[in-house]
Amino acid sequence: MAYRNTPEDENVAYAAYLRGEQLLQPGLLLLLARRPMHGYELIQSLNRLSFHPEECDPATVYRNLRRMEDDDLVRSEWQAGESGPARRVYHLTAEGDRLLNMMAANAQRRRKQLEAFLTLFADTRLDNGGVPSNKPPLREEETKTQ
Amino acid sequence: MAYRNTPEDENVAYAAYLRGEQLLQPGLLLLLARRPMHGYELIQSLNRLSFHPEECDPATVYRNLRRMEDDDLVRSEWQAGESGPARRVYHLTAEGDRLLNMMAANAQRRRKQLEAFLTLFADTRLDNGGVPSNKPPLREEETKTQ
DNA sequence: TCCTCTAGTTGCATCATGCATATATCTTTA
DNA sequence: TAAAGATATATGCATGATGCAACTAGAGGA
Repeated sequence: MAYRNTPEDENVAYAAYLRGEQLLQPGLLLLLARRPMHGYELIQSLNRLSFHPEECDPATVYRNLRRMEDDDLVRSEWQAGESGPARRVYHLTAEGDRLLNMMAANAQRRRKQLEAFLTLFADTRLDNGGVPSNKPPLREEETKTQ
Repeated sequence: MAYRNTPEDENVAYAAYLRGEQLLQPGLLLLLARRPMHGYELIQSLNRLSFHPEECDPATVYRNLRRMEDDDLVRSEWQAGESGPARRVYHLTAEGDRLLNMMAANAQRRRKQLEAFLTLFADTRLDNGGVPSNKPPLREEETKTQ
């Protein structure tokens, strides 16, 4: 059977958002689920939070926000800042909220995948102090249950 | 302070491998840490294992293996198969083994990031049944501890 | 003979990222 | 007052990885 990655079910909308391994888009939607924020503020928050690896690129954040707005996951209005230049304040749409739920489900799956990897890693290191050995093929406990 | 992603410390070697969010490369190295395998077999194993999201693209796997060989993480020899065409059998190098350790450490960090995200998600959904509300700014419990 | 499974490779389009850079406003400091 | 710096958003470009199609090729079965 040939390899195909395109999902067969018709839940293809936003598939690209669910495919991503990063927590940038989920993080943005999650923050916006708490309260409306503007881009610069979102960047600050993401950098303070522990679910983004390093400091995130502002350009990437802004571009992601615009794309999400194109896809009707968020909407924005310009708002004069109390100080500094005007801000584009984003808020979540119903669609965005639904997608956030799916992203969270995704994150759970992903966490399980990471745990499976780490378990197998620990198992591999257990009886084998770095010396290559001939492990038997994977057993059922390590079998796909996704 | 301007955004920069380039790591300042001199552990830059293989940084690209540690930056990736996917478990493809870690999975390959982990399987090879158990015993030498050829590409097709690795693909089968990855597809049976639970740490890869969907069926993985053979082309991507093969190309990753070649790149890893270029980077001296694995080495390969051709081996006549008992049946079917010849196989390129890969085994892990010392470098690859060291990188695998770093990838595992990375995976731990990412798991924590996912947990932080899921925790904040649960907290956000707790007192707020989907209705947008004005959450206060993030508190110290949600602050970066990476 | 034809088909399928096994096994590996290459080309190509696409997409997202990282980084540099540009812009504009407001505040602070020299 | 002028320069510098923080705030705030946006665009251009190179790079790199992926997804998919297509191709080669051997071995075994119908």
